[in-house]
Amino acid sequence: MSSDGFLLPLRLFVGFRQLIDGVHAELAREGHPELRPLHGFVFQAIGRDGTTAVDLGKRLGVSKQAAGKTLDGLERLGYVERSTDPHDARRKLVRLTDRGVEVLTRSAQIFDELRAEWAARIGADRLDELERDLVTVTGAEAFRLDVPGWFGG
Amino acid sequence: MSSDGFLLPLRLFVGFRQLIDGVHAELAREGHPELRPLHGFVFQAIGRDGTTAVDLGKRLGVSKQAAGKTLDGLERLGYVERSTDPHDARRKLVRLTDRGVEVLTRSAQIFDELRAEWAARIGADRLDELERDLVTVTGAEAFRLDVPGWFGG
DNA sequence: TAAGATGGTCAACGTGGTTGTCCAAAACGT
DNA sequence: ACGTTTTGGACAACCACGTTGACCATCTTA
Repeated sequence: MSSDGFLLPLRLFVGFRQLIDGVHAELAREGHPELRPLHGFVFQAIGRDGTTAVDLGKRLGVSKQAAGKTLDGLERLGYVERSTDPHDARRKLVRLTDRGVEVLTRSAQIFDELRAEWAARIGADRLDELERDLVTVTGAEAFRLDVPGWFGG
Repeated sequence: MSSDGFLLPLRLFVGFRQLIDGVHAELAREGHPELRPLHGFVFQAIGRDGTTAVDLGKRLGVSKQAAGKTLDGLERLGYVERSTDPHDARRKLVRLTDRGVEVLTRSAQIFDELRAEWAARIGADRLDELERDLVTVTGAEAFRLDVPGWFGG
């Protein structure tokens, strides 16, 4: 029956990867070749309001240390900046720089474009259905950022 | 306008991850707690006929060294064994052990079961459609094993 | 005020991937 | 046949990311 059970996860992943690669190929073309798939999710988790390393770790399902390290990299690349919280000397607020916000904005646009391409290929209604079915099946589950460690380590 | 473009990749990934986690949770219960998501794909790439490190690397889209390292780990865990090729003293044939074949077999069964659960939830026809649409959109693309490096590194 | 919780950083370690280098064995070409 | 590639494997160095454990400064709370 139906099809081989191996196919489903494979196809889901290939779809995921193509979208992510599509966005990063375009971002690279627009002057952000250093960004990795990982970073896009970090940007989104930081959001326009900013966060702290601990909070970021919680949102992404990794340790505060791991979140801190990723932030270090992003800071070095100029996408993020840290400042001390005037109300709490322990906290360091993390904010996207203008460059960071730009990436966030462009990513959203490019994802929308890619989605539109998919819609053009299989039909907008089918794509909506696909997405809806996926939500039905997977439920409300948060995205975990520990992909490298999860998959391999 | 339909939905947020961010949702699509997220949902695809969550679906992928749930299936993979489902399989590995069950495998862990059945005596294979050391296996990582990565390994499942390696098992499948090795197949019942076996391969070599170089060939495995090609199939999975990683360097022969990376493939070799992964094989080292699997060998240490007793899922794989190497033997010299009688016709070519350079080659080392890699084969699944009985334990390895067992995992491969069970994985396929569990994937089928999980797929059946999905079918029960959204309908078998919808799931078939979903899979078909995914194939239409993503085309015939091979799975790359370099997920850790791809995502994060 | 003393005790506890919280935010951040450093260090050590493990896994995975990459490139570069080397060697032995097979394949090839003249 | 013999010298020259090519090929399979292994080793080393290096980078990215994840984890846990420890430590300190600061805020909270009893």
